[in-house]
Amino acid sequence: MSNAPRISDAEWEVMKALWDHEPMTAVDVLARLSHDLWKQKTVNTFLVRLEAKGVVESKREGRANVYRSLLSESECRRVEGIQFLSKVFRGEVAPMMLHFIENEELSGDDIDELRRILEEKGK
Amino acid sequence: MSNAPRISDAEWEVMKALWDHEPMTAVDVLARLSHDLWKQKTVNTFLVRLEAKGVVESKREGRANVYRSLLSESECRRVEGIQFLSKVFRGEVAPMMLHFIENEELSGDDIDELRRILEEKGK
DNA sequence: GACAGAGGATTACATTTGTAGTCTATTAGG
DNA sequence: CCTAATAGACTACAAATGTAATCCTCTGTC
Repeated sequence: MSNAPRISDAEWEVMKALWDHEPMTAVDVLARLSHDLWKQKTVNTFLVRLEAKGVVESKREGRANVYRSLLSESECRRVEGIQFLSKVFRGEVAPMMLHFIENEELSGDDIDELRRILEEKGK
Repeated sequence: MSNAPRISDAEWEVMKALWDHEPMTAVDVLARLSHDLWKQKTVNTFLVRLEAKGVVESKREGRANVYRSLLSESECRRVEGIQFLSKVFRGEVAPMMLHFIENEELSGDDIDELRRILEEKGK
């Protein structure tokens, strides 16, 4: 595994829909996206591009192409996370974590869970 | 304050250099970037674009333009962080935090500090 | 005062991204 | 069997991005 393909913002939306219910046809993917924001042809274009990038593959089934992902959501999250960390926080994890703790809403339960996990890690 | 301009990957590199030593000329900005990866003219282009986007402003001083940021690094981090969170983690903060705790290197000190902060928050 | 060099302004150009439309072939229905 | 709808393939096209080169205008030097 060498080259992580670039997945654009709009492509991520399509991928999230696909990851939720693989495998799916292009029509099914649209069904899981906002009809106000997406047209069928647009979804189709992105699926074709994602296949060209090696992020998904398609298999002909009857008269429709059925798509499935080749990269998992967590794999893509890992890649995207590393890029974000390096671009926005100069690769410094702790400041980034602090930033999110300070700026985003965490429920009491969230906080408890994170503390537990950190405690484990800290051992 | 309404519209947060989009700052591209390469533009972020320029901005990080600028934030570190404001105000600066284009030549100074290049001096703080890798000469292997950046040409003067390229840096210049990005500064012009960043000014058009309202991220920086320039003042003529002698024969050079001196640039300074109009948006702080933390403001930009906030915007970028929200976008990343929504795009990659569907807006769910806790799973994102867990992801980074699991996938990135945190020193013992980092862990201790995060635990302290979370404890404060949890009160 | 003419010329060379420095820096900014303007222009260039391929690729990626967002957002579809059109063309074509296949398929279900009458 | 012929026809209309449909799904995929191919084409379109503007804006953003990465990466500069060229042109133009001062300004200091001989």
